[in-house]
Amino acid sequence: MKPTDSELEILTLLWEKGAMTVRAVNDKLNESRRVGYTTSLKIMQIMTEKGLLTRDTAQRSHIYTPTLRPEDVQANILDHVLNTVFMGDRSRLVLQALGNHNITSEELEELKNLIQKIEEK
Amino acid sequence: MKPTDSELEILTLLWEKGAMTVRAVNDKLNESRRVGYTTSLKIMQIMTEKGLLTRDTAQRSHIYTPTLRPEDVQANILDHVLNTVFMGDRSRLVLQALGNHNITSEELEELKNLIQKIEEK
DNA sequence: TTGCAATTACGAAATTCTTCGTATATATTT
DNA sequence: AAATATATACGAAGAATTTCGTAATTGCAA
Repeated sequence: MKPTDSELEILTLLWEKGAMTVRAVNDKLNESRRVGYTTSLKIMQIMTEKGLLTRDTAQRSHIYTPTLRPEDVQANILDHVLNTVFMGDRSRLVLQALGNHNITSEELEELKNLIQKIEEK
Repeated sequence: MKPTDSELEILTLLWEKGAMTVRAVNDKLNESRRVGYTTSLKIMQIMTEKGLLTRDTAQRSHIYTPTLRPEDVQANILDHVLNTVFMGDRSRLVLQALGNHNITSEELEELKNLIQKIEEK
């Protein structure tokens, strides 16, 4: 369960826009870069084999849906990065993520609330 | 500049223990899993070609050193994850990283200090 | 100095990912 | 119904990664 970058690109589309046909996905992809239709098709077929997508074949144009929620995939990948890249040092990862970047005040509030909750325990 | 998982494993060793020979790296790797000597050698040679390592060939046993600092590689990879996995939503990444995990009080303090600093700007 | 042990160099096989061409099947249109 | 358009299926090629085996080289030791 570790999607490749291409797979992630497609997953993101489906998470954002909801279930789609290969045609729709391919059109979306082609807004940013040139990809052949059969390329998108193939990747989505492989993703289906891997269990990352399920498809409804009732119509001629199959409709693909992600099987996993974004949170779960994100948590998994972040954990992998934590261990392989940050040597398990979670706070360093967080610091790195926050460091010298623009965070909105709403995000800061959210963060402070989370910290509050953790401290209460 | 996007090390593979194997490459990252070796980079981590070198960052932690300092410059090493292939023999030393291979021994370390074999503490957790079985890897052939020439496998480690090959990967380190490729890393050298890619510029991830430099080597001192003065002695018969070459000594390899990482060319990049961990912070830089970490920042790079985290940025990539941010964009491909979290759709650029940095605070969601941070929340995910903090969520239901054990953080020490020192780490929380560090975090609050960082938030303080960000707010001051 | 001849030979053994350790190291590097080279290259090839297995796997995965990405890409697409071609063939086949299924609708739609005229 | 035939022609046209659109979809899926299949397979193959090229690149990157991981894994080693074997050959060549170098240094130490007997």
